[in-house]
Amino acid sequence: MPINIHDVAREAGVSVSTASRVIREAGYVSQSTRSRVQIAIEKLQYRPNMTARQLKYGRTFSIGFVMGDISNPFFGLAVKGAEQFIRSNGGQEYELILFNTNGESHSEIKAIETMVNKRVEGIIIASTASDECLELLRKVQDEYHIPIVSIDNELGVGEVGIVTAGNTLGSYELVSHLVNVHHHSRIGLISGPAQESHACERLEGCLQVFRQAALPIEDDLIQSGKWSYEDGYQITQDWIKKDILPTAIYCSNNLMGMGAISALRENNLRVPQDVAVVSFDDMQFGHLLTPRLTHLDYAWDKIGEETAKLLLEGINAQTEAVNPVHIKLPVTLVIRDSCGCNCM
Amino acid sequence: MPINIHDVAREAGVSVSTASRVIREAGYVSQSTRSRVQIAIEKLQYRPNMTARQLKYGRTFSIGFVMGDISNPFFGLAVKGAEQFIRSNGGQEYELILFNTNGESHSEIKAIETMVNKRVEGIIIASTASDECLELLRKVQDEYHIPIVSIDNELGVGEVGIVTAGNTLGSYELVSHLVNVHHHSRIGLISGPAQESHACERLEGCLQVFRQAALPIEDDLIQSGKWSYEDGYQITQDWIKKDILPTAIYCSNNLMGMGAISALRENNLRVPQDVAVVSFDDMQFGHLLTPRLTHLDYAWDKIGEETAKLLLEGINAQTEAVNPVHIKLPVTLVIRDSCGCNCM
DNA sequence: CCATTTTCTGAAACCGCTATCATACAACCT
DNA sequence: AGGTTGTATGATAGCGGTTTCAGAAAATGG
Repeated sequence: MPINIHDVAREAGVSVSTASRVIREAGYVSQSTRSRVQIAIEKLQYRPNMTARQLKYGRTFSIGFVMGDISNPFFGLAVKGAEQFIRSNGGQEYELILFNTNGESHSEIKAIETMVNKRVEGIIIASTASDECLELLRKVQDEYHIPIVSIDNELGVGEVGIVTAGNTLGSYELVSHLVNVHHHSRIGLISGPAQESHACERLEGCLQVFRQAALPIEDDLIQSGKWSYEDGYQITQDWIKKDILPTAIYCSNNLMGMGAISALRENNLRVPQDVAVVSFDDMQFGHLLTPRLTHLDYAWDKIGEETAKLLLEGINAQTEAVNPVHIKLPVTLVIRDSCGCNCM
Repeated sequence: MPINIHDVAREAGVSVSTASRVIREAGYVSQSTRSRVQIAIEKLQYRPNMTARQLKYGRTFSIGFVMGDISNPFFGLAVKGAEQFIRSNGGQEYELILFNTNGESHSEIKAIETMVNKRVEGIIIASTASDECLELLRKVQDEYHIPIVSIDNELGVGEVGIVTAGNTLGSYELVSHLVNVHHHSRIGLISGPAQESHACERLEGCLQVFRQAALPIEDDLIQSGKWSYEDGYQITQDWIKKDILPTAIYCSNNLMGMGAISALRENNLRVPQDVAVVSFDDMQFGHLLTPRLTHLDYAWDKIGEETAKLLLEGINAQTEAVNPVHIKLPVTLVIRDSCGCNCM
């Protein structure tokens, strides 16, 4: 029903080719006809139909962004960073199509399929890294050559880029602080899912400290959660019930850290006096929490920005990249209260 | 470059029409040819090109979602609620295209124009409500008949629906609590932008309490911020500098509440002993903050869900809706510490 | 002044898919 | 046998743009 280029051409008394030329500001067109067409456009309130243009160009100018949970403000920051970069850097016309997986593999698969059908030009993904998803992503790469940038995860599916925080080093510093400054020797680790590479990297950083300090590694004190508040809560409760609660807890992300603290509180245990807690990342406005978390600071918006940057490079590159570019963003240790510093 | 329906047809030795029939699962096609085509599809890893389909159908199956700040977890929840609803209710194929305005009118205009060009089928928007934007939105309605659902704002541009929290009633209850339970008589109001209708509604609720209690209204104590942490901080600092700090502060959203509290703390003022603070909404994990905010509870994911619901109805409706459906979600007063309850 | 180049314009093919129409053959009824 | 259905298939015209090609008009040059 909307106005199309034929209507404009008719109104201006020219051919569609000419109308197209003034719309695209390309090719030869005389000043007088140009303004006639412009007047027609204004009069009819014509807007070019991007769908048609896309079909002709064979491009969609859209980018898919798949993440676990958009209501996690850090993902939000990443989206914002990516959006900002895309809009300000050449890719004026690129759009972001959003997908929430809630950490479920089948949602991710659906998202990926939809993106392929919609012919997005690139994918930014924080994958659940399930076998099915990886297989599908590899196919997307091989058959459709859609560049993929992974957040926080080394997928090994031919992705053009990976953006992570300094996972191993970061958790190393966090746990070092617990061991060397506060002299803890029984530290519980609440890690992320074992199939996600950044979860492993973080865990590895913790274990390096254990090995260097020659601390015993108790399997019961190394648990994996799915990054959620509930899992952090549950794992801590279990330790309490089994009466194997450590003197300090490392949590691989903020939500699990919150869960752990809540569980401790419910059992009238004080943080950090009774049990110290450190977490890989902080909450928004974490400085207003009690206790304030000792954590690592890293810039999620920067992560989003870098993913977008790598992706646009991947889209524009003619040659197939052989090795993915791996960008590690620096993290800095922020010492607050929950580790035992500043206490009393 | 990707495989298209012609390739499939050729591979299967049938016409494109027949191939199309089996792809769409419509019309007559014999069992034997059907399976031949299916095998071809599988072999070639064919995926229908949605862009082409969209052009033919004259539909895009996409919905634009415009908001101030995706890194605000409440907006994130709204997006999630909307997404969930869209995916689970018939609109299997609908996609969400995201736009961040950062509260800037010119970004919003760009977003709206892009959405029109992309021919989104509907728009969910938390508008800055600037004159320019409203005019443009009205045009979108009138010329392109794209249904619009507004979040938290009565735009008056022919939107098919509006979803708000119980703004007036909510702030009425909050301020009532300050006046009737804690007997404050000098209350500072940090409101939102005057052109946004829900900011006005919230302010109106506060003023109703003032009038009923016959409290004096000091103009200096009624300020507007742009919903940001910084504005809440700055307004409070100004009151302190001018030495007109009230004994209680009402903030129209969470971020401004956080800003106010930070400003008070920097000046060594205790909340709630020296100054009470209440805020329209809470932070994520607000129960772990100190002090815990007395606030109103309302379900952002529900808001997202309702907007999506109204929008899908608007998209499917043949007739032009005359009056927008206005859904007011209930809010409940959550009494915590920052008002002065539970203190000592 | 005619040949050449440059500027301007329109007809038509095409992007990948759907939908209408026409055709063909089989099956069913009197 | 002849007429209606019902089933199965293909050719083709769009959807709304862009782009190639070709031809006309204007500008340039020797």
